[in-house]
Amino acid sequence: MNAALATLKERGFFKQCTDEDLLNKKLDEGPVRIYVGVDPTGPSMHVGHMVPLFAMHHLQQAGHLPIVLVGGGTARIGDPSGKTDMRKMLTIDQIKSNAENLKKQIANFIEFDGDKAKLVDNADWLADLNYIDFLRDIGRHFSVNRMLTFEAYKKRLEKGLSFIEFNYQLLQSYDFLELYRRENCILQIGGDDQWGNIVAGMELIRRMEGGEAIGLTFPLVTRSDGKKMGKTEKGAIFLDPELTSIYDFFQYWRNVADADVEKFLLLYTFLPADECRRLGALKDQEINKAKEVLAYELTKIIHGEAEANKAMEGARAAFKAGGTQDKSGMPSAGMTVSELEAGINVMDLFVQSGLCSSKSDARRLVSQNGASINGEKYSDVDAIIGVEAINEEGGEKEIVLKAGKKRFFRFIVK
RNA sequence: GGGGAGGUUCCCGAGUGGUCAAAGGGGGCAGACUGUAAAUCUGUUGCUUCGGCUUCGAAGGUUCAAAUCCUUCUCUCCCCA
Repeated sequence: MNAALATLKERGFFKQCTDEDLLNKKLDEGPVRIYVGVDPTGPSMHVGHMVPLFAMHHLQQAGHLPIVLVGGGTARIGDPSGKTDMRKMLTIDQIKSNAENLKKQIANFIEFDGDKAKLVDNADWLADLNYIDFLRDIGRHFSVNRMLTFEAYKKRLEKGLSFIEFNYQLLQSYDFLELYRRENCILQIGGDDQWGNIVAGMELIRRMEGGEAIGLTFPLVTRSDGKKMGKTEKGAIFLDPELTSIYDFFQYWRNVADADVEKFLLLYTFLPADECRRLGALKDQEINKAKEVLAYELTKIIHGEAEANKAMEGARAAFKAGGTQDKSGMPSAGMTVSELEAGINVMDLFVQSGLCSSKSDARRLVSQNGASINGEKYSDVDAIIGVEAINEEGGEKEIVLKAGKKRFFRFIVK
C-alpha cells in the first residue's frame, strides 16, 4: 500500500474511498493535487473542522499538493449536509472577514511556501456564473430523484429544505470540476458527511470531461461519552483565541475521556503513531500524562509553542496545590489596591471575574460550597474580601479565585 | 390562494384564568467519590438592592387577576390547489 495512504489509515483518517486501488496507484505515481473545502460560515474554525486539515497535512508531508478551497461562494448558500435547520444567511462582508480568519488558521496545518500548496476561493468562479448557462451545462447532469435519495436531503425533507440549499451539491460538484480543469486535481477529501457531494463531483467530472477523479472521506469524530465533538455548554471550541481562550482550549483537550485519548492523539497531533499508541495505552492516573501531551501538542500546533507552554504551566499551577509555577497562562484581569481597600463582596468578586454570570449564580456557587479564594473555601455569602486576601508570590500580588474544581481566575493586584 | 395545527424558561416537553418563575426529562452548575477521567449518589438551575422585578412568538384588549380569554400581526409545520 502507498505509504501516505497507509499513514492515513493507521491514524484513523479513512472512512470510505470511491476507488481505493486507483487512489493507491495515483499516489504512488507522484504528487497528486488534492482538494479540500472549508466554508467561511463562521468567524473562526472550530475543533470539528480540523480533521480534513490534519489529513491534508499528512498528505502534504508525503509530497502531495494540497489545494485548500475557501468557499466564499458556497458560503452564500450553506451546505445542508448534517444540518437540521436552514442556516442563517450571511452577508458578503461577513463571509469575506470569515474567509480571512480561516486562511490564517489553515496555515497552521499546511505549508503554503512556494508551490507546496494552493489556496483558492470558489467565489472567483461561482460569483459570476450565468444561471441559464449553469443550468444547461451543469444542471442537466443531476437527477433530482437521485439527489433525494441522499441521506442529507432525506432528513431535511422532513423539516424543510429550501431550493437554494438544494443547489449546494451542484456548486460543490462544479468546484471539483473547476479544480480538475484548472489544476488537474483528481482527489477530493472531506468528512464523511461530504460523501454525497464528493461523489456527485466525481460523476460530473466523468460526464463532462471523461476524467477519473477520486473521493476519500474521514470518519466523523465522535466522543466516547456521546457528546458532540468540540462542543461545550458555552459553545464550540474555536481556534481563534479571541473566541476560545488558549487556556480553555488547552483544558478542553486535557479533559477528554480516557477512551478518546489515543484516537485524538492520532488525529490531532503530529506525533508518530507508535508514540500515540503508547501514550493511549497508559492506565489510571498515568493516562493523565497522555492527556497533557495531547493538549500540549495540539495547542502548540494552533497557538505556537510559547502559548502552549504558558497554558500548560497555567494549568499545572492551578491544579497542583502550592507551587510557584508560572500562572501567566491562567485567565486573569487586573485590579487596583484601592478597590480592595474598599472591600468587595465575594459574590461580586466572582461576577467580576466572569466565573459567575450573575449574582444569583454566584450566590449559588458560594452557598453550595464551590467558591474558594487562594485555596480557601468561602461559604458565607456576605463575606467581604479586602486587602488581606492579597497573596504575594514571585513578586506579584494576586488573588486566585476558583469556582468548582476546574475553573480558575486570577486577579493581578496593582 | 384555501383549510388545519402550532410557537412555553438552554433543549425537549406539560400546563389550569388566580395556589405559575411555570410539572417532567435532558443538559448545565455545585457537593460527595476520584485521576483536572468515567460511572454513581445528593443538591441546584430567570434576575434581584431579597422588598420585589421581568419571563411563556409580537403588539394591543377583556378582567380585581392572564402563559391560559379576545383582536391584529408574525413565524413554523401539515393537507388541498
